[in-house]
Amino acid sequence: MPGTTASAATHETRETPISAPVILAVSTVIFALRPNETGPATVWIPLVRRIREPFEGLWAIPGGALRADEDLASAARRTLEETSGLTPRYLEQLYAFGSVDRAPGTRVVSIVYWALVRSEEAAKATESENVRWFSTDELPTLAFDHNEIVAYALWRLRTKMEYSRIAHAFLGDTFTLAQLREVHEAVLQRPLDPANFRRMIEASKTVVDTGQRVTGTRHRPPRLYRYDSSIDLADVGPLSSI
Amino acid sequence: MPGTTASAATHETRETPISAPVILAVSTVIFALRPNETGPATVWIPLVRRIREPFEGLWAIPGGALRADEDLASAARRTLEETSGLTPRYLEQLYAFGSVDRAPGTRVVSIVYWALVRSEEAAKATESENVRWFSTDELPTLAFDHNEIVAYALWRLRTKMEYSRIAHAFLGDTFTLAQLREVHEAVLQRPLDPANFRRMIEASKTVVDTGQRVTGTRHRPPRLYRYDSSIDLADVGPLSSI
DNA sequence: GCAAAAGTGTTATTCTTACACCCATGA
DNA sequence: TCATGGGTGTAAGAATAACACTTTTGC
Repeated sequence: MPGTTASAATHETRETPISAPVILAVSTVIFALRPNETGPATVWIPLVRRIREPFEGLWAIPGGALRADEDLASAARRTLEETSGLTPRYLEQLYAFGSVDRAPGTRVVSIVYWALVRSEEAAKATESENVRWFSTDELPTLAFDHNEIVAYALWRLRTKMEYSRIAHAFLGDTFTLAQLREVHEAVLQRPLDPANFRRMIEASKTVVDTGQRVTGTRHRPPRLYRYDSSIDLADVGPLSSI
Repeated sequence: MPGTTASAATHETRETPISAPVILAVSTVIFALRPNETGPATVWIPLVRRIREPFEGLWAIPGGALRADEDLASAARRTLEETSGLTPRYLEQLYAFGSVDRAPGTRVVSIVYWALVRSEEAAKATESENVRWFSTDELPTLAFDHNEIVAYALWRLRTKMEYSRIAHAFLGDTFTLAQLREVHEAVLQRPLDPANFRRMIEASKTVVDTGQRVTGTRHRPPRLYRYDSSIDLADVGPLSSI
């Protein structure tokens, strides 16, 4: 950073700046829910197969080099769109990974984002020989340090799901409370009390009743809710304005 | 990131990779407490004066270019030591700032860390014409987007202070509960009930009674505690192992 | 009517908060 | 003995969690 140069110059013998062969990349862990044939829905992520060394043939999270004229989040959105054709409903920076030895031969610093996409959109997303969806609890060995990155992203998703209201990013414009609860249950991997969940959501004031109901079920028709967009999805402090 | 290149090549016409003129820097917001002449202690940070354009003459948070052979946290520690002579008791990555227009003329992505240093150590830290400590509630206009960065770092410090046990990083090896409470009060900027604070800390099991007491006060001698290093400072999930 | 999920009510438990009050020391 | 902060006790209120029970639909 700029402040750096000045301070270093002030306090130490200035070394010839190594025109650092550091490559800056932006990658994204993309989460979607997939309804499971047996049992509840689970969390899935799309991965891309490496077609060159290092780690040729292994799967990796999608990403790409940062272009000079785009913001970090823009780069995340772009590479996300390029690989999977998806548009995220939620996107947040996860962490910058920069261990010296994380990429054999080269020095790569990856600024990683995590994203949530709608289940319905994920279902029709691009999938090919080199792009495939994986269940997060059945991941193969990934390229680089991507297993650790996914593990951390999953931890953040679960942690944030408990104190924030991001679950509806997996859903369509309107949804029932049961659907919203299924999202929480899939991410947290434990059943939630429907009664208490209802009160918890109502207390948060993040959803509004559309007045509509879902008919055709063989039980009492549930209300349809819409997310109240006047309230921020997640609390990121003063960062939201930057 | 590596995974990127493969995926991009798979799905779109490969453009000549722009050998991006993106500069990668690492900076750190360094927090210390300063006892105030009147009233309680407050949060201070060291800043360095810019000695060249852009923003020449303005104050900025310390940092420096990332070297090819050092980790991100190592770079933060190094630049921190170079500018202030300080060794942090706590260091955590804050955020990667990468807006296209944040540095006039060039494209700089800053990976920012935040650090806590002991008050006693901060007192004897290097200070000069171009390095000075500022109270966080009386900051001037800083270079680049550093005002926003400091605001975000402060938000993180306060948020983390409420659910994590990082306060003792401001203190020496042993401390009284009153000192620990003063740290919380200074950061959170509100008084805390001594009785409830005591129980909260005892319940957290993060400190152990040394058996010693402080004498010489004109009241009941308080116990001295030590931080229980067998417990992690802060919860960073699976990241601690990376 | 029956099954199934929607939705409401109620209670026990834990956590939080406020504050009264005693304790141990120096002056 | 008094002032001062160290340290303990207690009770009200809020938040959490468990679960009984009523409602509304399709079959």
